[in-house]
Amino acid sequence: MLTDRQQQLLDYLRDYHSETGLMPSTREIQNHFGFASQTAAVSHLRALEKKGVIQRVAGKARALVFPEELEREEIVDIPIYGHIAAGMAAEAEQEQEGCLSIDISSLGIPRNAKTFALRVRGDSMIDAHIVSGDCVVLEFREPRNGDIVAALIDGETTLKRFVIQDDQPYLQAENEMYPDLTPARELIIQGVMVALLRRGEGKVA
Amino acid sequence: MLTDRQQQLLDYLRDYHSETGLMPSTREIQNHFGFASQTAAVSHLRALEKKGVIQRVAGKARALVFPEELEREEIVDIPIYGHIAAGMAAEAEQEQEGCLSIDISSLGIPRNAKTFALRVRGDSMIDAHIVSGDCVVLEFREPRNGDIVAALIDGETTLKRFVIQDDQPYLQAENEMYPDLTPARELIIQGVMVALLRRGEGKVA
DNA sequence: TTCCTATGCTTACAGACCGACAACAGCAAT
DNA sequence: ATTGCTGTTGTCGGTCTGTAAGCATAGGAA
Repeated sequence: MLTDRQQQLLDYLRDYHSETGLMPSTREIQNHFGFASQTAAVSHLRALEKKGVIQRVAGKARALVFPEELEREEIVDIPIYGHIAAGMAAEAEQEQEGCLSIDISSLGIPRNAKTFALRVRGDSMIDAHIVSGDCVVLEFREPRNGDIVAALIDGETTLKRFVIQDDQPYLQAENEMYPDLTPARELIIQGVMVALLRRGEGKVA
Repeated sequence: MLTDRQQQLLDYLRDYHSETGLMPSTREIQNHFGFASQTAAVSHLRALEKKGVIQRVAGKARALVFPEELEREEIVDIPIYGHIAAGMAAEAEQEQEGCLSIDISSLGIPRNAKTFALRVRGDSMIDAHIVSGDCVVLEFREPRNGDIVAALIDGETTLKRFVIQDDQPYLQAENEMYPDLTPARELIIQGVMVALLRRGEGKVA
């Protein structure tokens, strides 16, 4: 669909944009390709626009947009803390393992929700179909009865179902092999599960 | 952290950017807020930059960037077809239910991989911990033994494990209640599972 | 063959767009 | 009393897009 030269132009636009966050001006394109005029750059941009891979806004500087980016929903960046979220409650930012960026409508949360993610270790939630290695997205809010929550117990975070019975909250593992946990003193809930991301696929056992 | 006025500025930048894909010039900011000069806009931008919520590039037009966007990994847009992917094999784009946008490193796939997503219906893969309602991301490529695949059978797409035994491929459900499927004629594999997204959380049964 | 269109360039110029700076000022909080 | 916030007037000079006019090559259609 695109000619070689046009592909080179497009690659340059993408590189420039991902490095600087901006789009190049026609003269910057000119210099990069060694054109003697910016008109050459303009005509290429026109060609790219006609083929639909970029959009231009007349009269405005650096006014190039990739159509995908325009149509895209708003993206949120969710920090991934390790398995251990201890200290989280103290609002101290601890080591981030990385970041998960995803559009809000796929996640189904409001844009202003405070969220973070944890990587699951162990099989205590296996009956809720959450397996070791899964990445769980949690929202920082009050838990409701039956929510799956990340709770801080003995300095370590675990994922359990939050159940209230007779006005008494306790934590329930979704695995027959694990006992229920009734809080000794107080129960610190770090977040409520709102989504799960599994990367790869459970390979054959 | 931000003053009211600065928040208004920032909101305007976000709105403008999400609508047009561009950033406003200082004079556009001026007009929007009714300033008598663009210097007012500039000084606000400087304040926002000092507080770290935007970055500016000196001397370039419309050269404002949100830091989150710069740090963000590359995002891919994955079309979500319905439960039924029939016709997919024919390369005909059928109704899209929506789009899943996520960064490539969280997904763990190469940027040029051809991917699509399907919403899972039924419980035939329950033992692989894939439940009804899950959104499965698939890559269009040749399956390997043990991969979980979307396959076209009788005009409907199902998710099964792809197994080769004695040079004979067949499809295996991950649920004791379902039988294995040996292809009557040929087996059309539409994609290989590379990730899974579960929205919400399996509420208490 | 001939016409026509798409590609890929050049030179030259107009004119608006745009960021930067200098200098100043009222107001609030520390 | 100084700093930060929120503005004003005015100007300078480079940036940036747009347009006009032209040239060469290649491929498809008439």
